[in-house]
Amino acid sequence: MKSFLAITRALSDETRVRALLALRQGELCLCQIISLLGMAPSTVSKHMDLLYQAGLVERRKQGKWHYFRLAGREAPAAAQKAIRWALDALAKEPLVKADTRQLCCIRKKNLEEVSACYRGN
Amino acid sequence: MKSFLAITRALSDETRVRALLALRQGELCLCQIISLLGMAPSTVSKHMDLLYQAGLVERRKQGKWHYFRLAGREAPAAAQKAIRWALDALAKEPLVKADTRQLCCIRKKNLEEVSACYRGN
DNA sequence: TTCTCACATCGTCAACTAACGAATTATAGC
DNA sequence: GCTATAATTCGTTAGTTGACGATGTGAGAA
Repeated sequence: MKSFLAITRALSDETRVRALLALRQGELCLCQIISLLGMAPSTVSKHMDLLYQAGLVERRKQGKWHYFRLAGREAPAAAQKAIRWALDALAKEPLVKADTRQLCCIRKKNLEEVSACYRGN
Repeated sequence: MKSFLAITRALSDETRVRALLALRQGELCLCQIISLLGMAPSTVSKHMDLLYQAGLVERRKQGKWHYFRLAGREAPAAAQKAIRWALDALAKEPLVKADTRQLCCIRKKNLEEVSACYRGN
């Protein structure tokens, strides 16, 4: 029950859902997600931690960059099903599609360039 | 997105999840759900309304009794999938199984008897 | 070692939520 | 109509959540 509620709670916020869906085309660095959402780094970091605690995303540290990706086959079945359900239910959502377009631009830049944007430089 | 968040939000509370799962063996009167959960009628009524607004349950009025059941085939696909996911993920949950046992007793009583219990008579 | 920068953690505040009891509405029975 | 009762609505309160900026941490660069 606890893990189920962690998942539903994680999915009950629009910002977190957008972040989760943003990962459907592959791994992203936190700075890319920050750039996409246009929110304070501390806020996005906390959201990603909640998704991680719920088992919906996996994380990987490489130097100073922190990467996130959707939970894979080794994740609990409930989490995998939740991801598939969310992807299926929201694929056609305008906001999600807009995010996908914006991500195309973000992916083309290098990470220093991306993080420089919200640092104010 | 709005309807998706309504569903995840509805499922992000243990009380509502218990109420939803309680319906998996068929329709229940609100007073039976109140009796199961042991909460104030106004509280349970609000929870059921939230589940209803999310499209997860359907309601039916018969005289002074209000019945609830799981959303059926005419409900949005996202809601149906959410219900199946929740049922699947939580069928073995101890709390849910305990509720199922208690419901057997509750179903045997007539509704006046059930509601008299939490009315204090 | 020291600096820089990506990210996490902490403290704070406003907004939201779940719980309750009291008051209200609606329906059955007299 | 009047009473009893099932359920809803309203108001209050305590606890939770999401947002931010400030501060702390850890890794690469100088």
